[in-house]
Amino acid sequence: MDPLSSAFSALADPTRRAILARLAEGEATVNEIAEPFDISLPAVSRHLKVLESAGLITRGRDAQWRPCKLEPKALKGVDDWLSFYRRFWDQRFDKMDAYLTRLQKKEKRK
Amino acid sequence: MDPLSSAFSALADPTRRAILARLAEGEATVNEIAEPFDISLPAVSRHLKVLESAGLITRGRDAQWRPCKLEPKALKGVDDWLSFYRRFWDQRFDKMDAYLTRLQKKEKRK
DNA sequence: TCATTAATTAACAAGAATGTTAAATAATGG
DNA sequence: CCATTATTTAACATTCTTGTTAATTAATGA
Repeated sequence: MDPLSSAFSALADPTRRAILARLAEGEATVNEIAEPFDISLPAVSRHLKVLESAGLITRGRDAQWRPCKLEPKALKGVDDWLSFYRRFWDQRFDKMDAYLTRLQKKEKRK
Repeated sequence: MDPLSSAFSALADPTRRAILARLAEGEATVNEIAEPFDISLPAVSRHLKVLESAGLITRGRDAQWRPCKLEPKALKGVDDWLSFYRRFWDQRFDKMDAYLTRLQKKEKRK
């Protein structure tokens, strides 16, 4: 699957978004991550796997623990995709658009 | 499903993202939207339904045509969710963060 | 070595997503 | 009214997702 699709797919699950929110506060082990949820540990483990294959987290090793870490690059990818559409709701980008169009026309006239 | 989840879920499909890209250029009917894809019309119709329930598009009626229109609000919702994580890749936001923390401490000292 | 703790994998079930073709509905216009 | 065009719904098959419990692997340390 392409990186963008797997990122969006991973973010579509509220549990996984909650996990990312937790990791925004700092690294955490699987058990720490699982603690607030009402699902089994294997289920959490699989959510982490999904997040990892989407590039949204990485996992290290510290004795028997597997500390998870937020990996912002994938989120940046989502943001980059989104940036194309920003002009549709953000007036500042609309103005930027108009400015660039004017500039382009000026360029053409030369 | 919560709005954010259905938006992410809708965006996870490349065909649907391509449809949004097409609609960024302007309204289009179902047949116009379907034209570049190698899937059946009913399949496209269902992609549109998914985009519509996610709030990413709206559909009107013009005789037997159903013009589809990009609806940026849902994308703005995604952007808002993302904004919390922006500090992790965007230094400008990191500095903004530090600035706000300093400001808060200053406030506390009063 | 063996008990303990941490985490993953296996095997399975249930439900959702996506595609297909065929049939149905909507709107138009001769 | 009926043919035509645009689109959706129905019925079905296939694959993906997500959860469960039970078993397995990994690392530590008495």
